[in-house]
Amino acid sequence: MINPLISNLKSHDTLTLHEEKVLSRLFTRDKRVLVDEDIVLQGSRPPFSTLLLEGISARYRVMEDGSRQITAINIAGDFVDLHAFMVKTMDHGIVALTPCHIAFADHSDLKILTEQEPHLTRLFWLTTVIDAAIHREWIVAMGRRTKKAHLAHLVCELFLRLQVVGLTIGRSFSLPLSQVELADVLGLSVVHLNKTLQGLRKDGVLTWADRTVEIFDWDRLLEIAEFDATYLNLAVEPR
Amino acid sequence: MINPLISNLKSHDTLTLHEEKVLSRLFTRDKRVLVDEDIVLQGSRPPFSTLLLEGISARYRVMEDGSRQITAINIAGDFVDLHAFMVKTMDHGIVALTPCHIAFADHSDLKILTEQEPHLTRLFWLTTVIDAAIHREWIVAMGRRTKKAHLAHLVCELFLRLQVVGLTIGRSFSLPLSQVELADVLGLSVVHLNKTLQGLRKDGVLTWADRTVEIFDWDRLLEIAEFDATYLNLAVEPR
DNA sequence: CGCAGTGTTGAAGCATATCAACTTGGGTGG
DNA sequence: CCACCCAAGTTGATATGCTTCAACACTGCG
Repeated sequence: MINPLISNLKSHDTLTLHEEKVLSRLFTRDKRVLVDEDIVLQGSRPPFSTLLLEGISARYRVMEDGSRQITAINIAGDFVDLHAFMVKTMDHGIVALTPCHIAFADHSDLKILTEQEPHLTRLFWLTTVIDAAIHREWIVAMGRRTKKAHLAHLVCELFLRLQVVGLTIGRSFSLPLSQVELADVLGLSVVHLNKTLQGLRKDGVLTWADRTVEIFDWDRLLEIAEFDATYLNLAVEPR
Repeated sequence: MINPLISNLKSHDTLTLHEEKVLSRLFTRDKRVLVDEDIVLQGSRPPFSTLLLEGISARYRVMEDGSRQITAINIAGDFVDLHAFMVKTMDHGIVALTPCHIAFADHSDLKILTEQEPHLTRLFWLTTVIDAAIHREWIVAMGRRTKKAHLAHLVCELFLRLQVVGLTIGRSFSLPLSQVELADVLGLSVVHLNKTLQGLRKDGVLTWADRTVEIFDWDRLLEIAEFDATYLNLAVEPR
């Protein structure tokens, strides 16, 4: 069941069989949620954390004027609110952007894990630290990249992250988000997002139709995005 | 020497005397750095992590066109590159924005700590998770707040964080950054940052002169910023 | 004294938001 | 089964926000 988590962790370090067993025992319940359903409510204090087994979810914040900003995109294998184990109360909500299959790990069990499995603890810690690195990359993109470069950067990032969990086919991957949702990721209006997308299409580097992104010119995409993958920490090394 | 770190951690949870002792033994060397000197170089793989004892530093990224984006501001008590313990290679540089006094903890000692001190490990983990929460708040500010609200939000955040380590006096605090640096935080041009600042001054909510911010109308500032402090996790509770 | 860094101002141009209208496709109820 | 409707994507026009460029004032410092 928790294979995507294991793929995710194995992209950073090796796991012992014992550790894989501990992981599989950690998730006691699972659940399916519908599109647009909240996985975690802003302000709540859940006594468990949520692993995304299948689907795409987003961490988001709604402003007083009703506008929304998405601060993270989660894919299969992401421990979407592991940080709630430390932080207790959720400062953001998490919503299912597609139908999702999720599993839960109780914070009490996670606490025991931190006392008995230091290596797994460090790997869990690592995943939250990589989340932070992705946040920083988004800050850079929002502050100092053109909108076209920002969008290109997002596509690069999603491609590599999806590749780790085996969700890419050649140079394409499924991205079943609406343009409204993408605009909420980039902090743009829908109208402008649409025109930015058309810019990339006209350049011939990618298409995005039928909820599927196809990359025609990966090198050019990297160049437009000024993309450097080190922040994703895809090297396997002892942690 | 490491008092600001202890103040910082104690704003989230209680520490035992033993833990305080472990902490003070963790930092074996210290150093002073000059303004504009790099504390950590982008791309480096330091075998230690750095605690900021005094001064202000910033995590930053320089783009190909020479523009710069600051992704985090560190103050006394911040473990500025603790995440490098997990992540190994630095995806950003860290620069001293004022003269800084720093101390070092070897990653080998941190590894031992994760095997022997699960509670301290969770607290260290917590500080990196709060860093991520701050990053998310910045993403929201960049994407969906007006520039005036963004600046106001930053002032609120810095005030509360500085208060924890005793660096505020009444409703004012020292902020010895240039407008160029502030612009690199907000992802703005200097010219527009200047005008945004004047907007807040004209509203009578704050002044910023002689490298010191003075807040006249805290409630109004909160309102302009749409500020909610939960992401800073300033409540003391068991972690 | 002159020079460099910092803050400030105004003008012109580009980027992005907002508003409004139209298209398309799939799903649904009459 | 068809007509309709609604969500999603697209387009153009206008308004606003932000950048860039250029100039100038002020300060501390060699």
